Amino acid sequence: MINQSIDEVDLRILECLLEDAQRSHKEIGQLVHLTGQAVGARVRKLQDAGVIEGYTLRWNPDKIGLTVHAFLIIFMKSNTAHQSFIAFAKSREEVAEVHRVSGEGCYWMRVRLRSGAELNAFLEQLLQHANYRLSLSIETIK
Amino acid sequence: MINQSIDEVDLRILECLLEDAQRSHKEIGQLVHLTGQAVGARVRKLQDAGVIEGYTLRWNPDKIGLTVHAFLIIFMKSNTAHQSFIAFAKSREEVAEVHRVSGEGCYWMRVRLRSGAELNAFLEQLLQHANYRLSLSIETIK
DNA sequence: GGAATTAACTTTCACGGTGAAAGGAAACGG
DNA sequence: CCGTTTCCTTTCACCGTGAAAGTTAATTCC
Repeated sequence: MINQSIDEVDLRILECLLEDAQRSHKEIGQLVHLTGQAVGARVRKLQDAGVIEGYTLRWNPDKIGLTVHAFLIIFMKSNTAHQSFIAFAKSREEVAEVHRVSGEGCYWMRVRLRSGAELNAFLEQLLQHANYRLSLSIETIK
Repeated sequence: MINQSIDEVDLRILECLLEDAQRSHKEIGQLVHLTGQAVGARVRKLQDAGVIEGYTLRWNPDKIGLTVHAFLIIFMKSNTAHQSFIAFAKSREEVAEVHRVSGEGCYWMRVRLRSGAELNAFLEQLLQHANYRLSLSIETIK
């Protein structure tokens, strides 16, 4: 069992860090009634267990000019195209996220771009590997 | 112009922190040829500008039992249902992300759940507000 | 029952990252 | 040529952090 060693205190620490990963262990400790050092030990345990994979930023791509935010459902043109599509997706930094999915299409993908022109150019290249259905994000609700 | 005050050094710092937000300013400074304090000042500037919104974790929901990862395309049943759907989506902690989109459907949404049974229960409640098309993530490619 | 063991916590301590403050260099404008 | 602004470095004091050692409680074994 994977969860055997993860209790509710660990979960509260996790939630706390998800909200703000810069909170000090001491501050978190006050919420869960532990010393900062004990919190530190639990955080290390969560890292070792692979629950916490790393630390990163919540940020706003819009503010550096990445104003286009698109979701793509990908359909393969042939059974042999998977590898080339995956290689393409991994190599392009516009591609923020890719998942193999069941249901609608074969893959689901998120991209961020600077403009409609860039989107157009990107889609043209994507077409060499796969067909797609495009949704543009108009507003982030949550 | 928003970008006027953001230069390539800022972008390198941003990339650096996106990879690992725990890197010290001193360490980043060595990469961009600045002192740790100068890096700190730029990071603060990025925060004030709203580029950096906060600090959070990269983590693995799988490891705490959230094994079901689904994407949903949402279709409204009527023009008046939007508010109730948005309220529903915001209130449910299973819902990790929601966007208003153009193209296929009205909204796009990501949920994480513990099991097929939970997914079933969730979808039943969702149906009170909207129709949907479901894709399950089988594997994270990127 | 009592001794040994283990797990998880607290206390203490030294190191180093951080932000504030002050000083310096380069660019700009009258 | 001088004042101003901007961005940097240096210095310094504070505090968060992890390591180590000590404490407590629960478990196990004879």
